[in-house]
Amino acid sequence: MEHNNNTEEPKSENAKSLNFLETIIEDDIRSEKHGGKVHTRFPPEPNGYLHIGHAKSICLNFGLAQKYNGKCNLRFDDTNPTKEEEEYVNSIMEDVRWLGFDWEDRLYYASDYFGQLYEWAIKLIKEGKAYVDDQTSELISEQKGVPTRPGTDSPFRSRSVEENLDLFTRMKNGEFPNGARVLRAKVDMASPNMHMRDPIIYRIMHATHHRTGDDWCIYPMYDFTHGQSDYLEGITHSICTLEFVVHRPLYDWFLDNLIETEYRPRQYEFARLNLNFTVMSKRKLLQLVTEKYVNGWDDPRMPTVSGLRRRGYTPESIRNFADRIGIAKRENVIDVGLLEFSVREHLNKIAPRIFAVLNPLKVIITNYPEGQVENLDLEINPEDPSMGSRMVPFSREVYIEQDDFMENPPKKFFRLGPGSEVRLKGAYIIKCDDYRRDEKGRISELYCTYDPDTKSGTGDQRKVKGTLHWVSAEHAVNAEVRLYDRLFNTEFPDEVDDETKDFKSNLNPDSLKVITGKIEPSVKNAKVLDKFQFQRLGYYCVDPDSTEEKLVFNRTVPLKDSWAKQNK
RNA sequence: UGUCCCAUGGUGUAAUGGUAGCACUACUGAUUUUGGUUCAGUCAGUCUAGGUUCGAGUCCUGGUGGGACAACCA
Repeated sequence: MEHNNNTEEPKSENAKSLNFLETIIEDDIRSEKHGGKVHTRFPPEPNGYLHIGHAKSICLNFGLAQKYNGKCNLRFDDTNPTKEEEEYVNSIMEDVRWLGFDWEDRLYYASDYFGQLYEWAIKLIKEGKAYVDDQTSELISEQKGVPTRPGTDSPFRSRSVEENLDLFTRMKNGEFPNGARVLRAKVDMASPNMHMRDPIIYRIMHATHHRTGDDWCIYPMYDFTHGQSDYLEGITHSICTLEFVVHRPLYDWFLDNLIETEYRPRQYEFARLNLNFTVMSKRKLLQLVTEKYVNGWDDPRMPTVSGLRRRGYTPESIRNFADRIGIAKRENVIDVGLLEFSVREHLNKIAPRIFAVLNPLKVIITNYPEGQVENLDLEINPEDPSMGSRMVPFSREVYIEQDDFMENPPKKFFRLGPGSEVRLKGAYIIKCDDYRRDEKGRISELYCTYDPDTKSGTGDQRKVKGTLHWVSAEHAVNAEVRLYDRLFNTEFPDEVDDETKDFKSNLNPDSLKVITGKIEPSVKNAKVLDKFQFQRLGYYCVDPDSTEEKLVFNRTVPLKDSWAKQNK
């Protein structure tokens, strides 16, 4: 060892800093807590579609398991049959898989534990730690008091064990209507923590459960379910969001009062994701769907996983995004620009380039032989030559973007103007000789000449400052193109929420524009969700609404455009 | 007039008592047959007042500010 006098760890390239959960986990592994094992879980309630905030949690829980050679369960927290549906169960599983995670054979439901939970409730009753309360929810709530004042005891708090057992059994047997009675844990009505003031642990709900059917008419509450479920599954680190911090003492209380073994799952909390220019609460997303402000949960404007998928996001881009935003305990609002950066970054590497003209302006190349067609061999992706090339037909009449011609161009305009030259990407340099207007006075046709000596790929050539994408008019494929913009005009829609206005008052009326574009013919074989870069425009993907006759594209995100920016 | 959580550039996140770093954004410049990409660079930060310490973003105390908790929701 003498020869090595440098004992300091060099800051190695891959020594990424840890977030606070990784620090805790590494300490636990080092101290052999839980036998050095890591077992997490992702526990959605199947009452809606997953959104990007859930994706953060999924990446966290499954990611931690991967990183530390552990396991991660998928568990449906399905203790409220009135809100839950199988449709949601299925969409959640699809989304988790699509994001690239695998729960293997560890698919669980809290409803799997209804029997055990019931036994545990009986145990609490027998030990004098739970009682049946006959009061209305209003009365119970009143007696709970307020956070700054202690609560008062329910008159039923001191019922005998026998009576409690009898009543709880009859609750279970369906002898009472909804709301008639509840089972409460006897904890501490004076606790400064509201959740410890004799929390309700079972309520009567004559409702059909999506999995247990009509087997039960009493259902356990979240607090009485979650920790025990974690325990039953051998979870070591039960990670949830910050609003559950105040629940943690209760989580521990149930385990301490029900479990004899030394092993305990531990709850840790992190800050949920907030994104600007959108809303994230299930309630509000549901409202957008049911009131038809969007076309379903998977509308490409929605921050749902299914919406992002349909918008053209890749699982990898979402995982990278989750990585980049980090994990901490302070409230945060992430700029959607970071999400957009993440998807551009990935699509730049993988998306085939094609030409698409969305606002066509016809260009007639007067010195190009009529009827002649050249099939140009163009690269599919300059970032990845292994993707090969495609054939793009060039002919006498092509379309370019209306934005790419100006009658009176400003100084730094690199595109086409009267008398100026530009390269048609992958083809020739053309010069604009003349132009025509339609009856409304708008420019409708350009007359240009091409320079036959400037064919792309034929050696040294003079340079022109502008390069335009184009599509041969006779070969162009018409497609519907849906241009999406942010759903809300305001950065924090949640903050506009009073009696007169709510978050919907800031919906962006222009969040969807539908146009018809001219696209190069190589696109004909595109399949649903195939992704492309429309060169110089942005990333687009094929929408599931596409048919044999008509392709439909969604704009995922435009390309960065420093020209548009400086002209704003 | 409670309990708990939190406070680092515009945004997000590191620094685990020892040089405040990274990413996004913004802005320069170079390259470019995408005004894209890539590359190089610039601007910009420890809420406040005390205390402990040779040394504090980090530990302690008090303020200030933000957030959570009063569902038979999760």
